[in-house]
Amino acid sequence: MRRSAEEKAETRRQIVRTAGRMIRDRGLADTGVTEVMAEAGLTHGGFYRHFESKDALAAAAVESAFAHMRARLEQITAKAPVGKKMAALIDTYLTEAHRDQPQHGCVMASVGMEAQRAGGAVQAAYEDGIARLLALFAAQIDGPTRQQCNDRAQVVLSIMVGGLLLARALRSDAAASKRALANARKAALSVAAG
Amino acid sequence: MRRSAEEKAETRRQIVRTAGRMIRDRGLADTGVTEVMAEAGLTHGGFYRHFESKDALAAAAVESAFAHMRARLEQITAKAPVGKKMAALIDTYLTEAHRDQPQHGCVMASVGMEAQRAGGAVQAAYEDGIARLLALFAAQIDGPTRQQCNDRAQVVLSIMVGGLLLARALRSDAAASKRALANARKAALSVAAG
DNA sequence: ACGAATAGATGATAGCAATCATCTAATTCA
DNA sequence: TGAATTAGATGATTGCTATCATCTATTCGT
Repeated sequence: MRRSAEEKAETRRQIVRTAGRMIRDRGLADTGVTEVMAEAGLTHGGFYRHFESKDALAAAAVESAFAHMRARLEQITAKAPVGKKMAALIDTYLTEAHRDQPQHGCVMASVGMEAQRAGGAVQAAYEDGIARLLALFAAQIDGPTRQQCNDRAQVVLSIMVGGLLLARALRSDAAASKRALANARKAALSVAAG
Repeated sequence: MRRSAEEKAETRRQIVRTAGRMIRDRGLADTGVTEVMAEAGLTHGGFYRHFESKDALAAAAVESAFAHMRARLEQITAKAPVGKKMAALIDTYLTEAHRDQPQHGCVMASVGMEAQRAGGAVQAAYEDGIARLLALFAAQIDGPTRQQCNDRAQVVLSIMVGGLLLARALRSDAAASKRALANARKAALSVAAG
């Protein structure tokens, strides 16, 4: 059943979106092509009309997930009052919702090392996504020098990712997990403020 | 070829150690039973004389890797002068060596989310390992209240893990990667000092 | 020393995942 | 309108992995 070019593009986007969700939820290795297609409402057969390999899909999914996140974060900063933009980013990232729904969250926190190990296009998309994320952060941080801003952005991102990972690991102790988020928020804010 | 009880235990330890290394290097899903056994100098056949499943091995490997790390860190604190113990821990963790050799490093930074998703015994071993790590850190941190120490330990661990992950992601930009480590060291130290 | 027990090897099985050949129905364009 | 094109479905195929049955050589208990 042939579809128009527009429909095909939409189908492809749908596959990528679905893959992005599943990969963040279950990991790269445990997400099969067949399952992604099924979840996207298709069968596995047409897959290779859209992607040349599972790896190509994974790379597209990582890229798309990062792009999605950037778009959301940029919206947040746009809405936040001057001087509280970085705080808004931090408070958006370090939430219970983000902790509990990795499938809609940060790629670095859900498949960081897996993406790294994958090599090739997946690793490239991952590293590019992080570089852009750092740039986005640095643009919202005040500091005497550009280097200073970059350094602080690195630390803020480290605290965010580490804090989220820790909060996820401590989920069986609800109180400790909540504190991990709150502590990370506070620490990140303090670093961002200088 | 039957072996003595002591030999069997040693073989088991060897398998666990090997699995720990491979899992941190290649991830949980991409580490096969056959490969682990081969790397340990055995064939895949005898595996189920030692472990009831791949999962059981993975859990033992995670547990052992954490135990190993704790032992190393405790040695470090024992050697470091009073007042610089936490600094010694931080400086040991956030090194280029640790960044470049995940197979001998922190489980949380190499297979964090994978261990989490694995569920069952693997997840349990992972969460237990982190709880003990936090306790070890908290014991080296001064603070007005116990809660304060725990909170700071959480933040320090978050910065460590996040910083290491970031340094690994930035490895294609050697300077940026080095700065990620240095920035994280500084931030962690500042938090630990209060 | 001898028989029961067993560590580890060999080889088989079953299931799953990626990839691809082929088919079909619908669409685009001449 | 009709022929060429192609999105997506069906159905292999190939290769890998976890798991297990069986075999054998050794060692421990008696």
